[in-house]
Amino acid sequence: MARETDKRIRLVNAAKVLFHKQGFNVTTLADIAQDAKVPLGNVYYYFKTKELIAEAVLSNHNRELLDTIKILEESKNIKDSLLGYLQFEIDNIEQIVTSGCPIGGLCQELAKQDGSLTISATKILNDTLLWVEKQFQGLGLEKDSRELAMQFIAIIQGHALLTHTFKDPKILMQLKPILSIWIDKVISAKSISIPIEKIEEYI
Amino acid sequence: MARETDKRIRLVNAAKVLFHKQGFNVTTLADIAQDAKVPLGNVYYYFKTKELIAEAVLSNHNRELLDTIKILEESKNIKDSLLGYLQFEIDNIEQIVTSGCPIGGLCQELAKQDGSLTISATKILNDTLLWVEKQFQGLGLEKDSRELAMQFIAIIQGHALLTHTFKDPKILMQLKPILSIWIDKVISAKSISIPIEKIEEYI
DNA sequence: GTCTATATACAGATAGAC
DNA sequence: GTCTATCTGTATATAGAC
Repeated sequence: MARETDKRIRLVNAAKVLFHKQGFNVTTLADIAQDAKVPLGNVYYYFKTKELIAEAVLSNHNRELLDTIKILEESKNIKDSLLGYLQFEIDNIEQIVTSGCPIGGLCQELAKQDGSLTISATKILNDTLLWVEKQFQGLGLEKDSRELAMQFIAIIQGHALLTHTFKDPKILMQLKPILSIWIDKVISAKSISIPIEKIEEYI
Repeated sequence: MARETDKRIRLVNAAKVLFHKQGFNVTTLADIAQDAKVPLGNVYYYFKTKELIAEAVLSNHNRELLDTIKILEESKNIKDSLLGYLQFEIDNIEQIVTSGCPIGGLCQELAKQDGSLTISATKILNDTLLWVEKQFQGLGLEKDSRELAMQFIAIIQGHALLTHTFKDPKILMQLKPILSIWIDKVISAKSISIPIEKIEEYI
């Protein structure tokens, strides 16, 4: 891990905000340098390329996810833990209205270009998925845990996209009671999904 | 409506594919010109700016949505109509794996910048929403139709994002039986959502 | 209507004085 | 470590011959 000098931190934080607000490709190094109050030429002392700043931003997001998970693990039960994840998104509702989910946005944008950035962005969503999967396993839903986790993340990401697109915080807010009921139903049904081998019947 | 000359059509189609595959900001006019086999300088005879090509692409997407809706209206019942919408996405599963949902992607990207493009992109998702809403109304779910439509679109968009991010067609495929069951449950329950005035109890 | 050549602007990245 | 000046490439867009 590189030493976290003050300027380095400022650059990463500025880039993190700008990538979220404007997207990775639209954001210029000059934008980042200006917001971080670092002269453009000096940026290159800390990051040899724009891609390396993005890697630092993604690594920052990843660390943030681990912190979030650590807090969520202290929930009094698994349902609260899952709902707590949504709550973290709702806590930043204004940012989601104006810029969408930072991770979802970066995945969407970066998955279209090749290179290591795609992998780093995907990793964050995948780590989230694995954690959610673990929660469903803890609920005794081992068999369907992956599908359920996928649905859980998809529902939140989808609502974040619509919240962003329609600039309406209510869309994400209304998800809370819906998810709460959904989790209850999943638990009581002990299985919500169709066995893979039977999928053809439905297609 | 501008006269649809051959070159104009080729330019819009090339732009449509490239915006989907690479994103709007990454795609250059040179890319579009090359794919459409039109000399760069000639592009400007048809479209004065890059933004105007994008407007044409969005208008093309919008027309495509209307065509899709027209076909779906011929379904034998509303459930088939709703599932048919998902089927249209699944019919292009390979494109969704490599590039995600074209509309969702453009909304995500364009909602971050201002200008008329944002509005045009949002309109497509909104038209979709209104149509889905109408389906739920047809099912006798007038009271919750907007929320249900929002959930319906969110679930599909979320799964498209994950399909794209994880490059796994199964994610979207598995949605079909899930949505089928979800629609059945929504119909039989006649209400899946919480009245707005009671939301606070769940937060 | 078509297409080459080019203007203009600005991006990422570097050189080198301090 | 810092910062100004600048190189180089490439994007959008225009001019103007054909």
